[in-house]
Amino acid sequence: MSDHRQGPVRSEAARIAVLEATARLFATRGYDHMTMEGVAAEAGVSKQTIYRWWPSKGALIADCLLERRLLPDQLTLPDTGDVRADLTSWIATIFRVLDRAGESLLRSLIAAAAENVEVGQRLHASLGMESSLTDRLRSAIDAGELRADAPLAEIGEALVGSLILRALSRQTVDEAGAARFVTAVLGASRA
Amino acid sequence: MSDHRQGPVRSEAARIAVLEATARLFATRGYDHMTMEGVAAEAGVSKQTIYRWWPSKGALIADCLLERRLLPDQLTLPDTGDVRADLTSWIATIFRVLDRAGESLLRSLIAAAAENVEVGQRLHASLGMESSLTDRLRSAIDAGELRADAPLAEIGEALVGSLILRALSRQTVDEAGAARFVTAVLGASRA
Amino acid sequence: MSDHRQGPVRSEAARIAVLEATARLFATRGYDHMTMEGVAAEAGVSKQTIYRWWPSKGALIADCLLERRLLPDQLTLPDTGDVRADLTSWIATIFRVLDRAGESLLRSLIAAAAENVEVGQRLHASLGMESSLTDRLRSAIDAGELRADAPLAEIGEALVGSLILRALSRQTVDEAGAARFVTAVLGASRA
Amino acid sequence: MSDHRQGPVRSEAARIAVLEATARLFATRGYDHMTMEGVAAEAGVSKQTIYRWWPSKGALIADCLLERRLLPDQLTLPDTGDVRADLTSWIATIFRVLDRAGESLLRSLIAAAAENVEVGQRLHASLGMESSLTDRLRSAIDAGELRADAPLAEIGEALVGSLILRALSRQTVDEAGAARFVTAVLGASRA
DNA sequence: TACTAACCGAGACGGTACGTCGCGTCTTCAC
DNA sequence: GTGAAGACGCGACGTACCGTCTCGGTTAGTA
Repeated sequence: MSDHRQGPVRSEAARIAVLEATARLFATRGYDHMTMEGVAAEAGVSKQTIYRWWPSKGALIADCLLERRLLPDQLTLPDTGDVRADLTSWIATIFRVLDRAGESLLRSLIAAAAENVEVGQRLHASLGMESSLTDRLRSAIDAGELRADAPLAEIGEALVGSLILRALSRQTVDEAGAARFVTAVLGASRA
Repeated sequence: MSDHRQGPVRSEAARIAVLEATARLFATRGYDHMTMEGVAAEAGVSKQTIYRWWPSKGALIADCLLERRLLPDQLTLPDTGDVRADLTSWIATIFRVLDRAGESLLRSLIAAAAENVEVGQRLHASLGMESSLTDRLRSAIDAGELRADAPLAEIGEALVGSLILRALSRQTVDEAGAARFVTAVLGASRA
Repeated sequence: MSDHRQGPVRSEAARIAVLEATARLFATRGYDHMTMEGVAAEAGVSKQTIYRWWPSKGALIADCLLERRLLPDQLTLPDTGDVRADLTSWIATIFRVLDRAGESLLRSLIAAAAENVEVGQRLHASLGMESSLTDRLRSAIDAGELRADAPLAEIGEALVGSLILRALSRQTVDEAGAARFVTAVLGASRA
Repeated sequence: MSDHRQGPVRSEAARIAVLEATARLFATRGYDHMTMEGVAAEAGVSKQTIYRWWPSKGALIADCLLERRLLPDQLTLPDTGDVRADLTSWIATIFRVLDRAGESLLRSLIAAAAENVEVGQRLHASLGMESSLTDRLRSAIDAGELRADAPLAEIGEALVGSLILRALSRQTVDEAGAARFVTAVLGASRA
């Protein structure tokens, strides 16, 4: 009748400790100076326990991303009724929060995404590409701010892509720069 | 009496061998499975010779980028008089050439850029952000295809950024997709 | 009222399975490539069941030795009435049976004995040092083959010791070699 | 003309440090609680440097044995003109020096020999089986203490074998015991 | 009949050590 | 003064077993 496994169950405490240690070390050291041994030590867990549940460093990051442990809550896209202002402040906030000078969290995420499929996809989702960003744009259409036939997906990718490109070439984006992006990309779609 | 250095000068043969080996291994193994020891062996050169002239793996890649050893010639932006067609085919070509299934050259470049300043900046330039792309857009203004006040830099970043975002999330871009990007981003600037 | 334990008793099936698995793995892999986890798996038993009843790998081996599961029956010392012939053929048989080229059972036993007290003592007994060998020598005295004051214990140790030394230095002992040992050691005690 | 390799030469300092650390740890911890990492740390050397020159723990021990770093000098077989006394005191000394109660150096050597060919052979040699012991016996023949046809090799193996057997079964050998061995084994060969 | 302790399998856990890889520095010899 | 060769100290990798532990299920005895 029952198909439950027998034996001890996965330790939730260990799982949490690992994810927290990962988030902490990722934020402080960056993707490629974060080591599995470091995570194990920081989490007070044996290396084997990590490898038992996560096949690689990338999977660990992806999991943190999935559980919203890497990106602060401030990064949620606001909805004040003014798309342009909302997108502008969102972009500026992302940069302010994630892209410190030397070791940038955003750049670390990009590095992780570049070498791990799962992270790539989770990052895509986490930046709102799969819901919140297009949702926001759609609500702008409903509000009559954008034309009904505006290419939402492309607009979203253009905005987030610009962001990532800037992070890669070590250029910051301030409020004014963000506004320029938004204007350039949204221009054609104004109602 | 003389202030000339004495002894042999830098071996051009070694320099070429290293850059070629780097390009070869970068293309086959990707950025982070490419090792300095591997390059030395492949180039038939000692490790010391590499470290004497390049401070890091990133610098090696950046140098290859500078000497146009990593990106094939096909990637130059065409100028047929039709901006939209030119940009579309350029984007599609980049994807066709750089983004093979498993080990993508584009993704490797992104990884390298993410962890090395120099590569980040060289990549930015190599993708045309510093001249050919904006040049092409400017010539489109001259030809009356785009409005005189079109935000060239932002348009360029949006296009290239979209590309990179797609590479990171493992989605391909075909001719049609490229066209959608171009339309979305250029829309506002049509003359 | 009662001081009987309650609950099920020790599973004889598990006990047998463990000892058989131990003997099998000890013979095939040798002492130090035999693992507790391997024994548990081979026996279809949980690790805990092993550790519940045996404190260590050594104890497991010692127990196998005690139950005569490691050494084949052929190794019993014959008694044909001719001590020299009996001892000679016994030694030769031990070597023929226990000391195959690469992974020698005899050498594995020595390794086990070297790092575990109990095994050391069980091995000592199993090789006849505590009864059958001295018994045989004593019966040779009774038969008038040896002098009444022959130092039985020393003779036994000399014979078995020679054997072990040969096993350690990877030299085989054939019938002729065995005969030489017996002659050398028994020589002084001929009646 | 020259067939010399070029490049740096093996560091003698590292070699010595490793052998000394090995001898030290072998003596204090015993064969199987001596770890490669421990040796590396104790020697102030990287693990890789050990593995570059020695394939295994056994090889390390064998090398120490070869360089006479494990067995103290006191163990050389004396030659006072009285074979029986010499052998007796030699055996007693070996036991006094090598076979402390808990962790016996002799037993560790046996364990090492049991699982490593090279150690087995080096140990055989180090205990004098290949020269000093048979030399001593031969000189006893010359001195007329033993019969000319005494089986030297067998006598040697019987003595050393008895020793090893005693070490394995955790029985000590004092002066009197040693004397009994010598008498038993040499008895037949008295001139 | 129900309770309850001791058994059993499975296997997760914190550890220690393994043997390997690549780093960036260094030393040696040849040109 | 370069360059090839490659040894060195170092740090991390991913794996193998250790011995302990926690599970759910099963099996005797009481009570």
